[in-house]
Parts: sequence; structure tokens; C-alpha cells
Amino acid sequence: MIKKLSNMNYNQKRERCGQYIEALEEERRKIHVFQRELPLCLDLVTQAIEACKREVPETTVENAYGQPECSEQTTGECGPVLEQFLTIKDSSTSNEEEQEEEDDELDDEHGNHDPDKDSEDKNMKSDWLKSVQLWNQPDPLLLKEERSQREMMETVVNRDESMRKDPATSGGDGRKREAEKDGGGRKQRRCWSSQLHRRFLNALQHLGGPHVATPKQIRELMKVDGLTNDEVKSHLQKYRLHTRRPSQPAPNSGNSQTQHFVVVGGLWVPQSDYSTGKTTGGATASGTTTTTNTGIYGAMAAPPPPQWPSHSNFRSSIIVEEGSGSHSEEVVVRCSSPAMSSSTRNHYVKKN
DNA sequence: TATTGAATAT
DNA sequence: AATATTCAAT
Repeated sequence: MIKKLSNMNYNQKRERCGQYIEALEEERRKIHVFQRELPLCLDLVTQAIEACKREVPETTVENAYGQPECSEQTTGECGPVLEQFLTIKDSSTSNEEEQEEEDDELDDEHGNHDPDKDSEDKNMKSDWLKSVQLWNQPDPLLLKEERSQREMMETVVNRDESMRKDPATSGGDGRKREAEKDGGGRKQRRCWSSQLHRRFLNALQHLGGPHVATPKQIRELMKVDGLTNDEVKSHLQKYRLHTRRPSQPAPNSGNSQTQHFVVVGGLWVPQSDYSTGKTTGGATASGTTTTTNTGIYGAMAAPPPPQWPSHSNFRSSIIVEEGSGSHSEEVVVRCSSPAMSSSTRNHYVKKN
């Protein structure tokens, strides 16, 4: 009896998986059109499909008892991905959402099981862990090993929640108390972790570039609570500064401008950052990629492009569209971002 | 007043 | 260099 039941159950689930795969494949077909704009998307969907296929077809017999779950308690890697996509599927086809999820997801993945990375990446990892709360919470002494697992899981599940939770509220002493205590003291510095910065960039992207994005908008898009307008403003200011045309401060000697950039929503971003280098299929936007590339965020540690220190978060340079093609092999991808169209301050399109 | 960008200050 | 704060303009 029970046997039968569970069997049924399994078959059902299996069927569901099949349907799911179909759905995914359809989705992939759709996305495929935007291969250039959403290479990561494509990649992820592809991966998901593959993962599903891997899990479903084979394990017919053994799994009858083992782990009938296809989408629930899946083993490690597949789980999160599936859930992610399920969510996406549920929330219908909102491109922006998708994109956002994408990025986060991507980061997670890289931060977790990318094999080839060392010193730099260890930093990344711990950083990633620390920035589960995005703020600099004073607990660098905990062992990463144990925590990593636990927190990773937690984070994957309700990553967003934990993020927008107020640090002061959740046990840690935030900047608040000190600030309150000492009325005249300065605010505690906000540390822009790469995660935070990523969200920043993301928002920027959605808003159509640093020139059109406004601090408030950015803050709202980032959905990181506790984050202040002023903080964003400051960060934005710095970003803009560093993002200007590298003219004087770049004593870049014979640096061959071989950096490949991608314009996405008005954002110039090193191709490596955008396509994460881990492209499957032809997703690589025009295969110029120097495969050695590594980005700050994901699994890459590329040499600082034009003038940025490698430890810096800002790796993109905004360059207003101009034909003066001094950059040899730039790839221009235009991504119709919602904010691009609706913005009173679109003056950034001004050429030269 | 609220928001913003630039200039300063730390 | 990276944030915070101040200031003037909108």
C-alpha cells in the first residue's frame, strides 16, 4: 500500500518535473532571442534544465524509496536553482525581476562552488558570508566552515529577508546605538561590501545608468533597509567620479586597451563582470573574452582594467556613447531598461 | 521641505 | 581611498 502510494507520488513528481523541464525549455527559447542581453539568464536556464534532466530520468527504480523529491529536498546544487526558477515561474515573466534574481543567484553560485580560485577568492567567500547582512558586523572570528553551510542555506532561502533586516534589530549592534549615544558624533561608516555594491550596480542598471539614476531611486531599488539616501548619494558620487573618462589619473603606460566592455543599460561594465565568464553555449557576447578573466564578484580576478585598484568595487567605467573608437574591441550591447525611457534627466545621451 | 550634486571634512 | 557632512540650488 504505502509502497504504491509513494510510487504514485514519485511518478507524479516525476511528471511534474517533466512539465517543468518543458516549461524551462520554452523559457529558454524565449530568452534565446536575447542571448546577448541576458547571457546569464540563458546560461542559468540551460543549467537548470540539464540539472533536472540529470536527476529525473535515471533514478527511476532506486529512487522509489530513496528520495522521491524532485523539487523539494533536492541535493545541494539543484535545489536552490530549481526553487529560484520556480519562483520566477510563479511570478510570471517579469524580466526585471528575473534579471535581478539572476544576478544574485549567479553570485551565489560562484561564491559557492566554483573550483578554481584561491587567495582572492577566499576573501571573496568570507566577504560574501559577512555580507549576508551587507553591513560590517563585527564577527570576523567565527569559523567560516561551519557557518558557511548553515548560513548559506539560510541565505539561499530567505536571502532577501535577512538582507533587508535591520542589523541593529537582529542582535548586532548597529551604528545606531553609537550614533544615538553620541549625538554629535559622525555616523558610523557604511562599508560597501561587494554584495551591496552589486545591488547598487544592479539598481543603477535598472535605472539607466549613473547619470540618470538618483540616489533615492537607487536606494529604493536596492531594497536594503537601513541604507540611507545619503549613503547612496555618497557612493554614487564616488562612483561617478571614478567612472568618468579615465583621462589624467591614468598614467596607464602601454596598457593596451584590450579590456572588453559591455554596455548594459547605460552601464559600462567589463565584459567579464557581465557575462561572468562562465558562459555556456554561445552566450558569450562575441567571443572576445580572454578566458583568464575573472571578475571581482564572481569567480574572477581580472587585473584591474583601466585605473582601478584591484580591490576596488568599481570596475566599470562610464563612457558616454561616442564613436571615437579608441577602445579596440568593445562590444556594445544595448539593453532596453525600463528607466531608460522614462526619465526626465536623460541628458546623459548627449554625445561628447 | 525634500532631493540632489558638488565641495569639503574626516 | 572611502565615507560622511556641509552647502547651494532646484
